[in-house]
Amino acid sequence: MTKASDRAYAVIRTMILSGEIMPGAQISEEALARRCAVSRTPVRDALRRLEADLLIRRNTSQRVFVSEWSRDDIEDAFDLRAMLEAQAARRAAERVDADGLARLVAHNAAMGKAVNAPNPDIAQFLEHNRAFHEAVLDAARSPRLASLLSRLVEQPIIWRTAQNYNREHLLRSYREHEELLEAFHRQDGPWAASIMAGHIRRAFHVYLDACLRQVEDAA
Amino acid sequence: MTKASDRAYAVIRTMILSGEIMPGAQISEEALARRCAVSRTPVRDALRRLEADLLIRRNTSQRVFVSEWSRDDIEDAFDLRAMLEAQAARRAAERVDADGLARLVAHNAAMGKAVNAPNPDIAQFLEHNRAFHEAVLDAARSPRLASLLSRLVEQPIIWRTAQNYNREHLLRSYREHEELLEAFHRQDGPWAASIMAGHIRRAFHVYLDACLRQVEDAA
DNA sequence: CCATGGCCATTTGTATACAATAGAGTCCAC
DNA sequence: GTGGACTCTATTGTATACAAATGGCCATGG
Repeated sequence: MTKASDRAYAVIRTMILSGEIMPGAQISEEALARRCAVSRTPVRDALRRLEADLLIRRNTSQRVFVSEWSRDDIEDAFDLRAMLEAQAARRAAERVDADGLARLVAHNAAMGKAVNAPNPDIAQFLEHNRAFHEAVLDAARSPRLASLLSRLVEQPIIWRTAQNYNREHLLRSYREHEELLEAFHRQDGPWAASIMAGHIRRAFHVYLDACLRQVEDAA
Repeated sequence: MTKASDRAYAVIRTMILSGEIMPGAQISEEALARRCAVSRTPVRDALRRLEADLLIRRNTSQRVFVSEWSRDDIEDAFDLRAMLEAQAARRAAERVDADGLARLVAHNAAMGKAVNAPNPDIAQFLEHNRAFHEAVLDAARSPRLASLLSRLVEQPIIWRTAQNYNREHLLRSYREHEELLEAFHRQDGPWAASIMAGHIRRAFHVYLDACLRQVEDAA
């Protein structure tokens, strides 16, 4: 996957998520092509994908702008994500096999290790957290669910605020995953769904707080 | 919207939904371009969109195939659709204004008229049914929900079987919509969600029956 | 008979040129 | 000064040529 259009996708996506291009700003295919050192053709390809991800929007005449996220947008996205991830957890609990369970346990153990170390390794924690949720989605065995969720998980700013999580938040995430694992072990779909819904819901509030703090910092 | 890439999108989509190209069949950009009388460039554009709609899939080397729908796939899609449309109904009940309500009432009245006529007008019924669900989605005011649902509503074969609905089914749909309107009128989100979930669920079984009948016909 | 390796046909990926269109600014008439 | 038409520029849309990669086929050797 070292193709030009994949590179373009990755570059543009990072520029948007990191805030390098401001929400609401117009971006031209030409400019992006120069920035990625490829022609417009792969850029157009990448833009179609980013449009499906809802990271960009097009006005009536197809000009491209970086999506803006209002407080309502964010709440809406978390609502949907909570619902879909809960459904993923329910399905996973009913379908997970020994192998899948083992991978989930491993990822969560790594998360625990990362956060309990004398110097917590946040990057490591986040990576295993991502992998854990991905493994849940795998165990759910629903390509459609996976496709829908991929449109909701990445939001701008989350990147910039992820580092703000304190040790207490990380520990709680870890423990909620532990509980999820127990629900999986007992193949209790409804229980798993409840835990996951709460887990995402809590993440929503942490996220909101982080946004607030960021606004304060800016002032 | 008379652009080549939009025409290509519409043509290819229709070919897939109508079954003109079989599920699992490989389709080449070149062949589609000839079929649509445009160059490969707009075809590639259209394929990206169809990929987001899950109507096509790509193998590891990016070759394009028409998606296949197993019984599990169909059930999965309806599960998700029931969940998301229920959420749309809940939000709509809590947010709908007089204008939106009026449009919903109008569409459902048209549905009632179409099915109660001496010669039921199925096409008319289906069109207003589509418009009704779209109006619910509008009233929900969640662009994300709309974006996710658009990926689930169209499945192959549904087109071909839609004509198989009998008058009883149509009447029940009409009455369920009536009940939904009452929930909207009372701004009762949970009630609206329940009705909608059941509504989609019932449609699922009608759909399955139609598929079965089709298999019998073929034999 | 099967495995393997290389060649050829098919298919997708990228660059570029040019066409079409929307937006912005300007100038003129009123 | 304001409205409107016009032009000019920025931006997207399409076609085409060529490059790269994949997959199938056949020959060759074990």
